[in-house]
Amino acid sequence: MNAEFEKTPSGASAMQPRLPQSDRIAGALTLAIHQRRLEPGTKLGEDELAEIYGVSRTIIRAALQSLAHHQLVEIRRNRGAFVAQPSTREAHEVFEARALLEPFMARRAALRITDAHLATLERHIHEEHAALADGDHGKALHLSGQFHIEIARIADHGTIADVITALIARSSLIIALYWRRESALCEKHAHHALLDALAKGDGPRAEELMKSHLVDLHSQLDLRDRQASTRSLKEALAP
Amino acid sequence: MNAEFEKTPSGASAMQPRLPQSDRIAGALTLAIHQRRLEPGTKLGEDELAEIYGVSRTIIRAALQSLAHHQLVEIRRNRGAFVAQPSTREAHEVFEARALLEPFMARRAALRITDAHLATLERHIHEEHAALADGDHGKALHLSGQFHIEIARIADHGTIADVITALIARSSLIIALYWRRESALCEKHAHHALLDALAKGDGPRAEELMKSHLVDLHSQLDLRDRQASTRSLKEALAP
DNA sequence: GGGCACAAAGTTGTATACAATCACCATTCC
DNA sequence: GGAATGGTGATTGTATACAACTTTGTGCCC
Repeated sequence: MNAEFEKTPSGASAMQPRLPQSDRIAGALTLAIHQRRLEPGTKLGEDELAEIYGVSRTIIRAALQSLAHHQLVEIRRNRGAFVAQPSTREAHEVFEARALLEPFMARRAALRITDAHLATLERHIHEEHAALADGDHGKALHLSGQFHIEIARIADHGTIADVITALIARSSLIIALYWRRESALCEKHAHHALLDALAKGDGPRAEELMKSHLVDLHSQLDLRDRQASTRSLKEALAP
Repeated sequence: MNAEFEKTPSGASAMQPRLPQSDRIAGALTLAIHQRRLEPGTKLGEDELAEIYGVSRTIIRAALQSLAHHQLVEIRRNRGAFVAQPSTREAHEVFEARALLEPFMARRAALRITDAHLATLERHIHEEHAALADGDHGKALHLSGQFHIEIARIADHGTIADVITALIARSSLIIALYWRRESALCEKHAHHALLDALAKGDGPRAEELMKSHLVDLHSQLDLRDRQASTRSLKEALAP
């Protein structure tokens, strides 16, 4: 994984040290996809994006390639880039992968966490609650992902953290697609409980909590089979 | 140096599915890095590569970005691309990540393997032995990685397979860097034993064998601390 | 002799122009 | 009338030109 967008270094928000524009645009597109302002299947034309962001196609292509690498967009040769439509199968796979990695990282994080880390996590939870209170589900979803990513960073294992970051980016799209509206507020308790275990340095408990949290998330998706390829047709032909 | 192959759309051999040239070049560079024909730290100038492969810098940039994504090269802004120098810490991390994922996949593979898959794996082992017999350690190393990747593919879990593929690409570089020459022939038995368990559909055994195989590999690396950043200096200044 | 400043060369970052490919649509033939 | 075919427009793939930055070499001043 290359330079990550959305990095939140402690402070230093004023100085913009000339980060590549392609990363900035990739971040903006990622956010738009997570918030479903760009729906799966949407064509992302290069000229169109170039005009929107006021850069040349060169930059846009780099950004799209980066998103394709994270599997948030699909690039078809000579056809262009489209917002990915994760299948139910992919959804299962992503959460299985997370279930293998994140509990391990939660345990590690519990052994290395500092007060500064704890404060950051609390801030994340707070912002997430605020977003939910505002009814901004897209933002809350994004922040929820950031919470998990932050734990991975605390675990101080860059390699797995990078993998998890990519998986969570896909997860956010998957959740936006397959979340069933009925159940909503489960995460509050899960994240709070996790934070508590981490604060106490209880590695095994953090590991167990993370595992069950992910199983919960996974099970609360509506992943009944409905062919992704025919879905657009069904919708289009609905009377 | 000019391009060796002219573009021949009407190929004499089987129709080549017109894979992007950047991918072809990325593959060639990957192989060269794995075989240590390109040593860690080597500067990969865009113009230089463009001339070598007979394409423009545009293609080269795409290929380098792809390699950077796999962390086989490091791109420093306005400086250029360099063959990655995995630290001992990264080496530990990569093998820890593999140890979390590959045993799971070996177990899955045992439940899904077909005769065709078995034949492919046997072929891989055979080629690996042949390469070792020829003394071509670089090729053997690459094929050894392919064996693991093949198991991941058999497990039929694309998401984790992709992660493992990337980890193995890094592993090959790491092994090329840190392998201690004394121990050499361990893999023969490990891969054979794995193949045996897979052939018998013994998932738990395959899982256990994969786990111990990775632990073996990890432990046989010479990962004593020697700062990567100062290593070249130390070597250069050695009396 | 050492250190700093400036200039020149070379490399990467970005924009743009041209070529190749694909999708759509009208026309034509069966 | 339906299907196949060729034209046309638009979009992507690739190459090249220009701009910005980094590095390096040289000369001047202390």
